[in-house]
Amino acid sequence: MDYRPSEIEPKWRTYWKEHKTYAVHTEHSKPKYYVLDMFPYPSGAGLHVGHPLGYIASDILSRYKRLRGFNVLHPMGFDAFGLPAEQYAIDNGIHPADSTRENIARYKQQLDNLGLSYDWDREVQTCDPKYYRWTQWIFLQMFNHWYDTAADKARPVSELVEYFKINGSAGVQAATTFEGSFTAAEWNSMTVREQQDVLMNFRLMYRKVGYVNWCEALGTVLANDEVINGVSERGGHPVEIKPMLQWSMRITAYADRLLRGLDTVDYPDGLRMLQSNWIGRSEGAQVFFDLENTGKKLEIYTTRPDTIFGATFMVLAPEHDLVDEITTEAQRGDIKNYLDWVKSRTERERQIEKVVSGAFTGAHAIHPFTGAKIPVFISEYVLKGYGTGAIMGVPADDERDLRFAEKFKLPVVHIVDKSMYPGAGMEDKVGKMINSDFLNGMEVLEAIQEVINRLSEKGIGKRRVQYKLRDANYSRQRYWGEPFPIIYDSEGIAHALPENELPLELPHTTEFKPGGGKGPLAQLSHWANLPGGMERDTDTMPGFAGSSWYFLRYMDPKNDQEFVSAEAIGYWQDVDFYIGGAEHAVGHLLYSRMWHKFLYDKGLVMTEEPFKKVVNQGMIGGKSNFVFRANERFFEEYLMIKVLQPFFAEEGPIKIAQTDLEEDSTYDFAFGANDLVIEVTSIKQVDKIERVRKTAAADNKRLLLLYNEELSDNINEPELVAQKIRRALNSRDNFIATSETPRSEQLFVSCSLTGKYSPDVFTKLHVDVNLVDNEVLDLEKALSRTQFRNANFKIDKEHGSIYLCSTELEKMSKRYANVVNPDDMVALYGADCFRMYEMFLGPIEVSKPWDTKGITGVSGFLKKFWQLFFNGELFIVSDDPATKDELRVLHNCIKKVTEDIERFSMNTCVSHFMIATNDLRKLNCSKRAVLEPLTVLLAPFGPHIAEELWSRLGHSGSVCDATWPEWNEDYLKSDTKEYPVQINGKLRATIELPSDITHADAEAAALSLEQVQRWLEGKQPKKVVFVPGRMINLVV
RNA sequence: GCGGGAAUGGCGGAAUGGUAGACGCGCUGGUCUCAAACACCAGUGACUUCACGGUCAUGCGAGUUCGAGUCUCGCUUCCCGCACCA
Repeated sequence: MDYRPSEIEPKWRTYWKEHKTYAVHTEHSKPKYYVLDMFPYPSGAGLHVGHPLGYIASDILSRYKRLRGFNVLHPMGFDAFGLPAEQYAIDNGIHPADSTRENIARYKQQLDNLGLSYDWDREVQTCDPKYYRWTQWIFLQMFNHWYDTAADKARPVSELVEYFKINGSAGVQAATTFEGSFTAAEWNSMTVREQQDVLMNFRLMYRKVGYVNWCEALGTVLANDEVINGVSERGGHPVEIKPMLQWSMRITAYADRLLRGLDTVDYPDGLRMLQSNWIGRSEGAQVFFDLENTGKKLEIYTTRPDTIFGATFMVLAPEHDLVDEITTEAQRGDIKNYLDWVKSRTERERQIEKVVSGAFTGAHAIHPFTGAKIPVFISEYVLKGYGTGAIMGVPADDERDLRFAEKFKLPVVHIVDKSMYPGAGMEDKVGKMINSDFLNGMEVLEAIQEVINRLSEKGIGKRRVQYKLRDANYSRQRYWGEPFPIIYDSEGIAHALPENELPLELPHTTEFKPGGGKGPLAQLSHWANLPGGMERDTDTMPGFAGSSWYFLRYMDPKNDQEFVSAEAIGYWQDVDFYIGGAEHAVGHLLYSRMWHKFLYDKGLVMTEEPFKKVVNQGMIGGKSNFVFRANERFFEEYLMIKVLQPFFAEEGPIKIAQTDLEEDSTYDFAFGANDLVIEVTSIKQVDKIERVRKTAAADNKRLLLLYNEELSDNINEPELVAQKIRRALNSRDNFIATSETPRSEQLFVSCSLTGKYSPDVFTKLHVDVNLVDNEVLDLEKALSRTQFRNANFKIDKEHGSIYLCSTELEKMSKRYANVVNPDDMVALYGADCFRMYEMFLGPIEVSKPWDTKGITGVSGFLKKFWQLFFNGELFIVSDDPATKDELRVLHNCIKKVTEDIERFSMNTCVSHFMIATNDLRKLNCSKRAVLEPLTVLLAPFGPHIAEELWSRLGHSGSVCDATWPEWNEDYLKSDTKEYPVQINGKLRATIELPSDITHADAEAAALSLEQVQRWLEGKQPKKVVFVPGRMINLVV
């Protein structure tokens, strides 16, 4: 029988569902393997062929691991809270819960269509209260913990309180935003409110006034990674910096562990680098400068303390706390003007036009070693958020400082002699110190150590490690997210809801617009205001909250006592293989690593890192197709080129008017030896037609009107127009125009013909790629689309009367009409074929374009593979023993496929299947001994066809429970080998030799070859390189 | 500007330092067919030669090696991150 995927595939999908083939349970007798796809956000657009790339690859790996005896966890779920659904609700009035539910249903149906082996009983959705109950719970755990930098782990806040009672703040080593100190007595005499304010600065989830990315258009605060080039990632709206009281996640406490952990995991180099840069560790020194006449100290951070003798000015960030205090009366005007200017600049302007700007505060700092007075400036090139928000300006050793010094005419003191290091840049840490007192003569690296020692001795500075990483903003003024399980009392103190009140469910509303800097929840006063003057937090958690721990929930998704049971986490441990797009490199992957480390500190998970191995899949680009719409001007050119040429000879030269839009007195064409003139125009240009008609009458000319629309209707028969012109020439009529109403509204010209016309007579438009096959537009299908209503097509007759489109590679997107839906591919070729073709396109990690036409190759392969089992309707698999050749084909395939899956090279696996199938066809092999192992081998790639053939081979269970075949090297050897014979490394001959030939015999055999002798020209080779099983090289 | 990655036929892509271009698409020719589609067979890097064959070919230029797409150095182009991080 024929291979009919549309019949066998639904059958097996039903079988899997009914038999719960993919249900996973804790089985201690088997080793575990956890394969995870990055959490999809179920967008309204559904899946296109780019999305399943990773899902298919991970599915193949899962099925393979299962066949190799692993207990494989391969779950799927949805990151279901988020902005798009809420934006959709604002725009269309559909509640996010409803649109999300629909989108998820569509996603699941599309995923199932691909035969993916998910255990749907483990599905999680972040917007499900049963799930976000535990997101809230983890939030509260973080709220109730602080980070002890001495122990290098999170500890309960209650322990910190005990410590404060006895010791005050002395000796506490913590990741904290608290500044200052207190004694035990001071602590004990503080009010509750004061104590809570202190503690808030230690919590891992804490509230602070932060400078946040405020987006007016979206009405919300955005995380750093949601802001691209100063505008919002979604929508591209402008973003400004604004102070706001927000929840913050103290990820900086884990900066060092997040950095060090990267050495223990198997991530792509690019990803590792990205995270490492994002964390941005730098070593340097914190230095205090006295401020003249104020008794105040200015704290700066520098990675180059060695250059301190080159410091000729100081610069504060415009938002620095000291700015107001230290500005002198004389400079107050300047500073105010500058601050106003800075405020007026959007984040985007700041990033794009980097102008050197600043203002003098009038204050001076005192150099700690020389006692010199150093002027203090403010400038936007110093950022409030990094280091201490203040720097020492060393123009001799820093480009930005130099530009600033030049602008403000500040002195430059050279402190590093780089003459020994030609080619070294200004900021390279090499050279000998000069003009630097006790540092003179030292190498830079040595000087850095020395100056830090001196600063420490004087008590005005110390070594400090600084991170670029910022604490993550954790509040969103939005509706569609997890509500905070926090209530505030009348004093504004934050209290955690008791655990038994979780989940705090998101209240229902129909009003989703944010307002006044507050989210929609703030408007639900019945919900937000509690008896006794207590108020709820009305913000919601950010998108990364739910996705930072979902992979743990899959281990134990139904547990209503714990976020995950100790038993489940003990067995499943962590994710062995994680695949997804590189866009999550610094957001999701960093946040979930941090949450995992926190849970690890609590003893709730077993490993410090959540993901052992991460693979980034490449993007699949779209191939856009274009059609060429003819503009008005096209028809004149067309008439000239295709119709009027023959009339030249007969009727004398044809005068062609210039552009006739303005000139009433000229026509498009006029004949030299005939009083006929021709005007080409759209039938819609009634005024113009009337005008030309009058002009012709006045000129005593006979007028032939040709409408663009009528030319368009007959575009593929120019002779008809020629006949019309001929009749007009011979007639006596003064005015000739068609009386019929042309149907055409627009004309499209085949790409292959556009070269004959001026490029500007066409408009290039996207056309749905689903109407195009191999660049040829399906005219019948196209005419049924509104884009081509009443359209005519000028077809290419030379290439078979077809309409050709041009192509370009673009992102796959609805906007470019180049989206290919996997459902359509499955309907046409089957899921197995689609899966294998996705893999066949190329390496998973590489971005590549989708091209549907190549899929026939895979389709052909599956048909051929099927035909190994069938002759017509007859199942022809025999139990005859396999021949040596057949076994070699089989075992070679087992070896290659096994090795290639292990190194995640799925594209070459598909090639190996094709090679094996082609070889077996040539050998006419239909033997069970060969086909049965091959079926198992194929099962991870084409699960439906494998199930069908497996059952035809007489097995009752699923092929998923078969055993992966092992290869035997003995079968791979052949008796002879065709050796290449090289002379000086160039191939000159080949020779068939026994595989186990000795060097001497091989050399003799090679030398005996006629071609070799000809190349040697009688000389003896100087040296003979012989690589057994590889090649022979004669060096002359 | 900084950091990372990539570059191989018309296209997607193969190649533990060892016969470059596997496999597939496309294209050309053939068989089948009234015809087309499907299917099957053969060919397909460029140049050159009647042919045998030869020459040149993995972005460019050097180097290491008996031998380089692969290793080293320099350059070009493209893609992706980051971007006043002190």
